[in-house]
Amino acid sequence: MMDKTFNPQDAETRIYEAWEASGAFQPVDDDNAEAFSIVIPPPNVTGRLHIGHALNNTLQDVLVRYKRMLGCSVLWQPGTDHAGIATQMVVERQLAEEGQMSRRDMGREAFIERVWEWKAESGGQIMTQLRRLGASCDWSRERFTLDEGLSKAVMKVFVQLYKEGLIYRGKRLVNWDPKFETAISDLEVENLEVDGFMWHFKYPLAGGRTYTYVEKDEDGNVVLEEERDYISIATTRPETMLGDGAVAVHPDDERYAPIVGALCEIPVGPKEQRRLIPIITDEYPDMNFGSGAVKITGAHDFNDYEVAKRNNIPLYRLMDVQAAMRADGPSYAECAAQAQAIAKGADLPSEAEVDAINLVPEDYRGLDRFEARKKIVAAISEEGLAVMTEDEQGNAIPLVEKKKIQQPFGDRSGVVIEPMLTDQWFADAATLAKDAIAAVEDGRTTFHPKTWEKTYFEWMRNIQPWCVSRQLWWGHRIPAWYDADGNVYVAESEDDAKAQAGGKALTQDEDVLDTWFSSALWPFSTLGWPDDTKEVKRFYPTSVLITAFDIIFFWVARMMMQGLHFMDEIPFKDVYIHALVRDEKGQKMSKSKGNVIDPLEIVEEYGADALRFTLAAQAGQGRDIRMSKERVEGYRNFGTKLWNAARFCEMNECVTPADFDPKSVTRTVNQWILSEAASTVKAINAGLDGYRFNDAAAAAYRFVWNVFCDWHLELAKPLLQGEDEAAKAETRATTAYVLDQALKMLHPFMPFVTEELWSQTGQRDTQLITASWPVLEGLDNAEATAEIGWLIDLITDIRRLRSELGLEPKDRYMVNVLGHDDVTSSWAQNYRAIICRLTGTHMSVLHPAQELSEMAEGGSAEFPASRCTIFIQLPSKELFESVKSSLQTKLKKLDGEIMRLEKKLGNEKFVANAPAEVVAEQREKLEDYASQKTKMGEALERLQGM
RNA sequence: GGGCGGUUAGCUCAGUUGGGAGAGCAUCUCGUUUACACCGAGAGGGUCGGGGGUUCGAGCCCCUCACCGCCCA
Repeated sequence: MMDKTFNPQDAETRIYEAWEASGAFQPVDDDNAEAFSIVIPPPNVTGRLHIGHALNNTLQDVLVRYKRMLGCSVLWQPGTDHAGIATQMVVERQLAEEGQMSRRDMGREAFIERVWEWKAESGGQIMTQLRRLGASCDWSRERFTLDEGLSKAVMKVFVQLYKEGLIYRGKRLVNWDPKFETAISDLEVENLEVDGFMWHFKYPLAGGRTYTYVEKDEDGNVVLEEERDYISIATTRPETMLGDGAVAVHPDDERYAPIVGALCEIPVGPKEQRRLIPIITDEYPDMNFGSGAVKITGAHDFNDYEVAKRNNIPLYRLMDVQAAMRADGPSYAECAAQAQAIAKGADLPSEAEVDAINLVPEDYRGLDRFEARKKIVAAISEEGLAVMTEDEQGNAIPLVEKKKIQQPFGDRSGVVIEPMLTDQWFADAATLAKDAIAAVEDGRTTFHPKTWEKTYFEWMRNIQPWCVSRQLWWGHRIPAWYDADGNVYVAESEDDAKAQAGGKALTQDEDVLDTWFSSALWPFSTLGWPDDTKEVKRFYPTSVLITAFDIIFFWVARMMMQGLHFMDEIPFKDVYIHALVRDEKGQKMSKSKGNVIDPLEIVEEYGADALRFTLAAQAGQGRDIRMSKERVEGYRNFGTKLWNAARFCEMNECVTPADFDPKSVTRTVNQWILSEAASTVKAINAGLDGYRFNDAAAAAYRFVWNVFCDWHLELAKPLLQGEDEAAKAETRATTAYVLDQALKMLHPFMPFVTEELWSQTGQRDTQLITASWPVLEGLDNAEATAEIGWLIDLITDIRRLRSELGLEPKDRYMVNVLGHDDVTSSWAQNYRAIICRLTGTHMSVLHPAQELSEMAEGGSAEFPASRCTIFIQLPSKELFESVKSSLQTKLKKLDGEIMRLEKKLGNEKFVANAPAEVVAEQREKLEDYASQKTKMGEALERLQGM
């Protein structure tokens, strides 16, 4: 005898190992089988399984198992990426904790060796954790972005793009992370609104020049007119004033028109060397914001950078790699003089020469940027060059607005990102994006839900050059070498580079590539490219990429660009974008909020199947999923329900004979459940084919619980326990057969419990994981569906009446059913026993000839139902009153419906315009209601007479 | 500021060419009849955010307002 419940803790590991050992996770080697492939969006090698991974991988596994059972040759390609910053951070932290030398002290080679040791020991734990979920990846093909083969792909791609002019090196403004001392991508920057200040400073005009400053309101009335010898500038970052190259005003701004072209003085630094900068016009300043005039610091602000480029304004870098104020180079006096010459019209020197100019005065050199800010604000205020306002007491104070400001933070370091002018390698993303955009436009790749294509297009059409270099050690070192003169040689190997350089001594570029550079190649590099492998031929393009929307830019976009460029074909046909998992209150889960639900804890407590089913059932195509334990518990219960259904089958010796043909079944109940199973398979197929995981899960759930368990098993009991051996045999066979189909249908969602039941409920040729997906053709049976549907309605009606009338459950009451026609009369007759059993009543079947009034006189109340009338013998006279009120309530409801339908059908326009079948449907309904009303009325009348 | 999405039962959410408002959980009542109390039977509960429009007919299409969320500046 089977246990009462499934014990996931005991079974899951055993089952998983059996699957893996059997080779079920590997694609079948059959050229006739359709290929189906998914590459896992590679998690960080430092990653731990969180609930988002659980959802992502559950959905992949559902599809993979479904396709495998359909007979496809399925490859689910697993692996991890090397996560440059994250991994380096983990290992550096570990070194610090162990009190060992720092990364820099131990040197590049030793450090990298150390990272590999870390990886061998504790990297890629998420791959083990995925096994707990039941993920059926082909582990024999696990890849890592720094593997030899994948690295070869990276080198090839870099060199080729360089040769094509799609990768270049240059000095550009990039997001600089001062903690990790590397450039990071736009996508790794999180813009947060924080409390900040807006300071207002006076930039005095050169030579004591003055002008009339006039401010007007919207109607053109003058509200302020005064002589000024300065221009007022608002800034949230005073420390960058040192690097100002100009002040810009809008060309339409009349307030400043008189001084455009003039020079003004930056009010910081030693008095003797105050720098003068020009007042220029540019479309960028917003006339209605602040004073309307903005300082231009091209080397430390992205907007300013653009303005500076347009207007040939020099870019003065003020900070070092740790975002401290520069302490290098010649004296401030010397540098300021150089800058002054440029402002006064000297030719703009080369980039490198400008970069060598350090405009940080000695007083501020080496200070942290925020320290420098404080000192600079204090100095300006002291000098009287702050714009003043009055406090509540009327005292003059510097104008400092408290303001919410957008500040960029590194998503890993958490420190404020500094726009920084540095030498970096860039990929020409705009060019690469063209094909990637076209491929989605013409439908070679389709997003599901389609609406995400808008997001994809939006980003791709405004894409910026992709900074691919990182100032890290852990990663693919950029295959570029320099000779003593700074000439660059890009080649796949040092030998090639040397050959190019004519044997000159070379040093390799210190930087590594962005991790995403290698991830972008994942859909083909994992298959063996650039080698011409059979996997590339068979499994590229992959079938679908499953990921969350926040990753569209990271993976989808980049894989599309590289896939199209190097394979000349899309990397995946479909992109399914799933929701984000939030907590039960809809909050994003985060460690700091303490609302993180650990999927492994859920697995521990409820089993992997429950977690998987919960995620799949909630994977509607919305934006997020709210996760709660109650929900998981509910689906755990569902697994138990299935378990007990199987246990019931076992107890009743249900097995499917080898020669069982479901089409030959003759008993209506059996025909009916086969028909229901067939329509359920259709619904699940439709759901999974359309990435409607929740629809598929709901169909399976409803079938197993509300159809098979609630009705089929109950209706089958008399047959299974009865004397009719032929009926018993057929029912046993059918029930076992249907249970098998249910196990198959549920297997993609709940692989463990279904596999366990599969092995416990019969002699099997194969594991369930490799069994064939149900094909239930020719089993639809409308007659059986109508008949059992009628029976179910009747039983439900009688149960409701018993409950409404408050009849004692332990007492058995006499119930009679009068069929309104020969068909229902015989149904009532045939199902007499089961109706009694499921309603807890005694029952006889009336013949139409019998007088209704006789029944009434016999103490029975009458209730019209579907195609029949139910009589219930009441134990007391008082109950007739509640029968009356029950009938009256129903009559009222009916009247309402009838009125609504009559009005509708009385509307000529409706009859004229609506499709004929809709009109006919409404007519039928009206007739049905009307006849019900008549019967109710008659029943009531008879009751009144008593 | 630009873009996207949401607002349906107490809660979480489905609702795919416009034609009977649904599920799970929660609540209430009843019940231990040998598959299952991680269960069974029954019930209550919604002006589908507000307003306007198109239509014979709108949760669904259009306009508008409000509120909430996300992404990008």
